[in-house]
Amino acid sequence: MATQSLEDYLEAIYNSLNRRGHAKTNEIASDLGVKAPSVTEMFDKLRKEGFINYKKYEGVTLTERGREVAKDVSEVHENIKKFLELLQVSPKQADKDACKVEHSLSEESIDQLNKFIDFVERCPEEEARWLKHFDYFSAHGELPPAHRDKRDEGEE
Amino acid sequence: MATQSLEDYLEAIYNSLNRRGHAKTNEIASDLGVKAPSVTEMFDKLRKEGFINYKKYEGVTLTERGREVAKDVSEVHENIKKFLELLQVSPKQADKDACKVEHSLSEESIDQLNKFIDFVERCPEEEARWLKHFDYFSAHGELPPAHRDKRDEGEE
DNA sequence: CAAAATTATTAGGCTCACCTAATTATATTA
DNA sequence: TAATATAATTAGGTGAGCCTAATAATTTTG
Repeated sequence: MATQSLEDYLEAIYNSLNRRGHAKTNEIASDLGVKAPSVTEMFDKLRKEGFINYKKYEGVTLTERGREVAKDVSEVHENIKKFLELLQVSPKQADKDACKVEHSLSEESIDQLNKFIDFVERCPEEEARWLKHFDYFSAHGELPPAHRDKRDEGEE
Repeated sequence: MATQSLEDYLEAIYNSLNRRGHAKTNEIASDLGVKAPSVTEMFDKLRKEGFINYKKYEGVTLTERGREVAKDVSEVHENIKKFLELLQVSPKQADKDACKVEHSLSEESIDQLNKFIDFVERCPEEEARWLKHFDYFSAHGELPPAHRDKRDEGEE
């Protein structure tokens, strides 16, 4: 398995390829907040492990294997971000936190989180009501009046 | 701020003190899955930074500062664990994942997660219904029949 | 196309958290 | 209390991922 750091590089390469059409040393360095020599070193590791196509002084592309890992990590990232945003975390902070958390979750937790996001997205009305209650709670520190009444038709 | 690893040690010490009444080198080593010399080294660091009281060949205790950090980390851990368990992740795995995730969240996300858990725990009936829908969805891969009908009194 | 500018790589070092093996201190028991 | 067992520490080393400074390749421009 790719280490946490290698996963970060794969994800950055994946995003760079999508956004810019290429992934060069300096771009990745800047995206990840590290210096160019670190990137060169990691490119070499990623190549050795079969995740990227890398020839010195040329840009990199993902192998099939690399793309799979990157896509997985990226999906996990997106779902963690969505979840944090449901919790009213700002998009910017949610994105940052997702970067770190994405490497820490087990398959089991990832699966359940995926299901959870899927669930939320597939039952908009019901979910929106419940989440609105949470938003109210988050903002006011107490349950919304309608909720406290156990009635749920007049809270809008 | 304490590094991720130092936080792990503080948390382990905190738990050991609570569970066993003391925190010795070998106990912490075994709890954290590392060898004794690593613990000695970290104890020294934690002492230098004012988190623990440590004299060679004696057990350790937490300073006020250390206890605060440990308690915070521990609370975050508990809330992440609770959240994962809401998502039907097994308690064991939820605990493991919480260990890793607990160091990755920003203050903002921690605050919101705390609110979320508080919210869930404070509105049992309403929440239970929604979570039951998720449990059904998680188990069957589709929304429960009552939910699909947009009626919510006959789904039990 | 040569000089300059840019981009990438190599060389050599650093820190962190870990390890094993050897040593020293403490605790137990004959 | 001396011998032994246990527990903790020191000494010395490793690998991962980062750094700066120096060098080499590529690209751009006069």
